[in-house]
Amino acid sequence: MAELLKVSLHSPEARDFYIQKILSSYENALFALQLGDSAGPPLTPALPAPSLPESSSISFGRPGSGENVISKKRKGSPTWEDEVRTFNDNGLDGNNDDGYNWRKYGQKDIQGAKFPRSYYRCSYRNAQNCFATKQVQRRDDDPTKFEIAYNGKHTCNHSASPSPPPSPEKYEIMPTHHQKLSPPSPRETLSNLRANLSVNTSNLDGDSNTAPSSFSFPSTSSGLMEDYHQLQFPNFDNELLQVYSPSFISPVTSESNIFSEWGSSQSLNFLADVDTDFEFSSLF
DNA sequence: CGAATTTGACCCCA
DNA sequence: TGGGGTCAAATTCG
Repeated sequence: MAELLKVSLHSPEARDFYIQKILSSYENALFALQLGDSAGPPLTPALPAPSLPESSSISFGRPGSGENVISKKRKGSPTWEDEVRTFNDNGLDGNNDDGYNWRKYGQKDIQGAKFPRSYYRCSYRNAQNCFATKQVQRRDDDPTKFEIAYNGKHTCNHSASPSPPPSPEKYEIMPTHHQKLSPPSPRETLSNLRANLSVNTSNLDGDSNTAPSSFSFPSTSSGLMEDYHQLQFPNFDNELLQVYSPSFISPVTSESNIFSEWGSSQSLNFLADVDTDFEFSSLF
């Protein structure tokens, strides 16, 4: 659709048509994500690491999650908590930091997964016999998200950044009145876009002419997402697409993490290694 | 130069 | 036997 949109920019009707198609496909994707989250076995709602910015429960294929086909468990290995969560990396929100210091001790390519799984243990494992570990893996279907599995409880008292848990409001459904927010002036927005927007296609796999498979959006510092977006595509001769679509930021996404970007984080190095995904940023 | 990460080897078990 | 988790030497980082 993006490709079609590209060749139809001259025609306002066709342009609007394809924009609507793109937006509706996003809505469908978001809806599917929500269905996926609510389906499946009930996972423990209690979250031991409350400072994580997000909390949709998704299975890792860990034993006990009961939803993944590939489920192998070593006999003597510790039991992974059922609670496995997806969370995005929100650069403005301070990244993947969950309040503990982790030290990476391994990385493995996992069969059937596009991205490797990273293994972390508590930095104070030796100093304080803290045997908490976690696994971090990028999702195949939404590379802007991570799935994190925690194992063991922290016995150390060196929790790194005692960042308070995020306010729930931040991740709630956007009230409709936000749709009434007046958009920024076109000139201002344009200059901001030129200054800040970036699209990295340098490491795209395969056909770089195909439409991007994923976008990431940073959230605003205020945590509010306005429904006014200006998207600049890299090969559109800098022609600016103004998309005003309340439905685009559908309330379906209580996971505002859909709109995220890679940020500085514990896993940034890992991310940089596998930075083959289309990256798209936008101001709000 | 110590700490953290990378990465291939190793181990265990289904 | 091979996948996944861990180890540890080599390398990089700060």
